[in-house]
Amino acid sequence: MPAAVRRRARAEITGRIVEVARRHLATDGAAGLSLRAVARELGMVSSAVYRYVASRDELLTLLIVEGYDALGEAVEGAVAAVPGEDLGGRWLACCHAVRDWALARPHEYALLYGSPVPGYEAPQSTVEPATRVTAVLSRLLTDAAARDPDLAGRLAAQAPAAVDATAARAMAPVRPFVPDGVPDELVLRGLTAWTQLFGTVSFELFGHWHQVIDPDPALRRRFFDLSMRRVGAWTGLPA
Amino acid sequence: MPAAVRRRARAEITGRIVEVARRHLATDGAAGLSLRAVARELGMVSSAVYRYVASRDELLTLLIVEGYDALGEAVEGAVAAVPGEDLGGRWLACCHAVRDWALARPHEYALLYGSPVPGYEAPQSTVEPATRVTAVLSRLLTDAAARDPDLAGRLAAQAPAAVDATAARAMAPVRPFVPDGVPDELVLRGLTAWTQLFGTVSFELFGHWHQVIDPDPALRRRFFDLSMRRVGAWTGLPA
DNA sequence: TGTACATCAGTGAACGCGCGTTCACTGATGTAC
DNA sequence: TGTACATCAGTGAACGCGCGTTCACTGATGTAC
Repeated sequence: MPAAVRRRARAEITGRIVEVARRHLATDGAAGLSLRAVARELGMVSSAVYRYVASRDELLTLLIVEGYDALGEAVEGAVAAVPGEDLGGRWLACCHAVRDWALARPHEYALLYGSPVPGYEAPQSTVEPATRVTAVLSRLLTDAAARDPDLAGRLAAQAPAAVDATAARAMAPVRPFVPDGVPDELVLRGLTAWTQLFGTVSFELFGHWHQVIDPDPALRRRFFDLSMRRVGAWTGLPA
Repeated sequence: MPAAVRRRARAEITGRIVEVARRHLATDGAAGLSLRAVARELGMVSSAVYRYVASRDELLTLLIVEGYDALGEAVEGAVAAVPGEDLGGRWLACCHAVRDWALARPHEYALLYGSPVPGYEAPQSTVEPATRVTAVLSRLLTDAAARDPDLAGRLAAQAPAAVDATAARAMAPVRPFVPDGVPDELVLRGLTAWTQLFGTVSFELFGHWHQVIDPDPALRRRFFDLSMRRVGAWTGLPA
């Protein structure tokens, strides 16, 4: 079936386009991504790219999807390498996987978690890959709740303000992604941990540790590690 | 002295340029900011702008400085309106001031705390205004430490991992900005609170609450408020 | 108070560049009978 | 197995656009004597 050959060639060239675009993203950022420049590097005439990609925005979408998938894969792999019962270890593995990936591909990270690209509206197809990382966190919360049924109660007792009905309503959209066995208190802590993780990585990548944290890579890593250990403990993931 | 008149006229037109640029930023983002478009809107020919601003990058710098100053002012004002002894209240006022400002000027917030602008290197002049917000936080920590000399000890006792010498070394650059009376433990918690605050605001602004937190403004605010209350308590700021 | 000179804001044209997207086309590769 | 037709990748030219920055210039406004 020679049609399959064509399909494969098509997929391969599309892949090459995305790969070159990814490299350009790494040097010029999303705003500087240009179909013409990608075409040039591939030795094609610029209009030829339109056989594979409908528009610049669609190329951006492909990059975003690829980015979420790559990050998701990195995180899943790192977490899977830790014994399932070591919840704190799984959390830390997740954190470092996110950070390592972000440091290795800063512009791609910025595309996913930085400022929205002006004029670009993320289509539906980017939503599902984005949930891959959060699914890892959801599993952690689920396991923590299952292992210690009283965990949420103890955490809530320590907290100064309870998760009331209004707050629960605010978190309603995310509930379908978390099993019923996970109480609201844990969902809130999970969301806090999630924002803390990405907030810390973003601060480091976007230059806000300037005159705050020593630029030495080992020290940066150490600070990050300590922060995330504390967030993990606060979230109820036993170290 | 007519030279002063000229100086004033100069300052006024420079101000108008920055103001128009700020508005353009609000619709097109930093990458779309164009000297020519600004000139057009002011009824000048594009080259005339160069009498006031040396380059596009310098205009960006002016915008960044203006942004940090405006945010700093908003935060300082909000915090000053709360009685000094109400540490938790001051923290919450600070948080809401940051969020309200960011919601009102999303592109400016993105310029300050989002992805770095590719090819743009922030000059020294942007560093000092950026510290204005953090100074507020530093004062909060200082007051908390002064009021309760044992606070850091108690917090450290709860924590699973202490701030050891390595971690302290990582935080060394920020130490000059915080009085000696504030122990490392509190500095770490302050940094955590800081990243949590901006991480949460960024997630909301950059679209990561999609399918997570209800889009209703009142519910969003409620969730933010609850999160920040908990962060404040965790940081040792009495509610 | 008047005059010669210096400073400065703003003009208009130009340089050289890159971009996204469309369109009619060529020629190779597949498909149906 | 051979032929007529359809599909598809890639070409090259063009449209229409905007950008940052430079430069020689005009004319008004200030300054020094």
